Amino acid sequence: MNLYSFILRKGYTSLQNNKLDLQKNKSEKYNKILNSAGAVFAEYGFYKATIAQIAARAGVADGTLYLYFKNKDDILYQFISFKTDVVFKKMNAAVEKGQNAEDKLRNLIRCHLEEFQNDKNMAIIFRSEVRYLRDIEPQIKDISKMYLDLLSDIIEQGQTEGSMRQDLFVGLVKRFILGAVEGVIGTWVSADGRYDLVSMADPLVDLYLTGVRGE
Amino acid sequence: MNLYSFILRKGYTSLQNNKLDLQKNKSEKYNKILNSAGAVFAEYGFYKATIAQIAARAGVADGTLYLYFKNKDDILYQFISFKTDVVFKKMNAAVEKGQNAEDKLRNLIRCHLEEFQNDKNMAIIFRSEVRYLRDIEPQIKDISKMYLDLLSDIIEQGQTEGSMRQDLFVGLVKRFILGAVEGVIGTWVSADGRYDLVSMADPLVDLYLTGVRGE
DNA sequence: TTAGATAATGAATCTTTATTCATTTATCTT
DNA sequence: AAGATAAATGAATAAAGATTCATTATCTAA
Repeated sequence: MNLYSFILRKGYTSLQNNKLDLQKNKSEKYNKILNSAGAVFAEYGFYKATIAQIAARAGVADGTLYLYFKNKDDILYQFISFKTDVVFKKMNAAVEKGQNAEDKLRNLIRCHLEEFQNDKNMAIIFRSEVRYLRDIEPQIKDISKMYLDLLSDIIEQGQTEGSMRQDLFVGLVKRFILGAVEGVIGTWVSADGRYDLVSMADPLVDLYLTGVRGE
Repeated sequence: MNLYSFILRKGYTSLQNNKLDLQKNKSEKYNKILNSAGAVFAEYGFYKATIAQIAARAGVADGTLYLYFKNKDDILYQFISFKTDVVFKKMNAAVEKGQNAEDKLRNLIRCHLEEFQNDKNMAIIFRSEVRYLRDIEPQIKDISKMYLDLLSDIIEQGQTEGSMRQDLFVGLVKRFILGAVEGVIGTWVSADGRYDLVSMADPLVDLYLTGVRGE
């Protein structure tokens, strides 16, 4: 055993993370494993997925996974962390492009649907495995939480502008909005992604804004 | 080995189910196990929950579970089937009590929130384990599906009455409504059920009906 | 070109748990 | 109350699969 693998194997987390961070840029093997894991987790669920499946799909040996990840949990953790970062950056950018609250909301929802449509594995895993992830890694950057914060800002801006009602219970409204998008995404996933998810964005925002009631 | 346990053990499904149906009335042991399973599944998730934990909590031996259930999967299946039946009956009754579409929608949402508030374990399990359940038992009576059908009827009635817009995309609206309730329930669960969920019903329905936009 | 370092392999190990079933205990029947 | 019948027990089994690590392959720099 050499020093490097010693560091990798024993719990020297910070060193290990440094190493892995470097590898995120360098090693396409890291990425290959992560993608394979995404596919396998999405298809079988985290628990039914096996290391052997992930390794086979990535075209590496079982043991190789342990050079890049601490353990099975860590693979899920890295996957979700990475996706969360990417998606959340895009969502922020989308919101910033909007002028008023309605624009911002529309951009956010569209971006959300786009990103999930473009990465069905991620959509499935976010839907199904977040609970487990929070169990193993409570301080995970939680995309729902960040999302809800974005929504708070938008709603408050809307109220200031006068484009949204003053009597809204913001805490409820934001969950209402997030819940509805997630529901729509969940349905799309169940339908195996067979229709265009992004085209739901405008009708959905329309529902948020004006509701179901006739004029 | 006697005939009874022979029947129970080998895959004579229909006989077994008959037996179990009888026992649902007779045996409080069956119910005790099911409740314990609910608590343990809710706390640890289906996979991390062990037979030993469930048995201990029910105050019986591990082997006893196999007199009442085919296997671990079957426990989850029975739990969800039973709860689905109960809840869905109540939801139907609630809807029928309403006169017009708005009343019906309000009753449905209130009933939904009440039932889940009164049974947090069920709320957690429905949220987290339905995917797995569909994997193992695809023909499960799916509460979401039934719920969505209820909503379809309500929305169509609303359109007929003129209390709901004609231009609604019903397929979207119903997922929108269900998604939003589920989101609100999920938040309540995450907050460990510390506030009153049912009081969300009216504000929520108000959002469905009139949306977020100012007048 | 090759010695030393790094990376990858995959068979063997180790742990965890669901499930079984021989045995014991409780319940019923006459 | 004895003899069945049914129910319950929990230690032993067996399978699955995550993780390890001795071995092999690949790379790098002089």
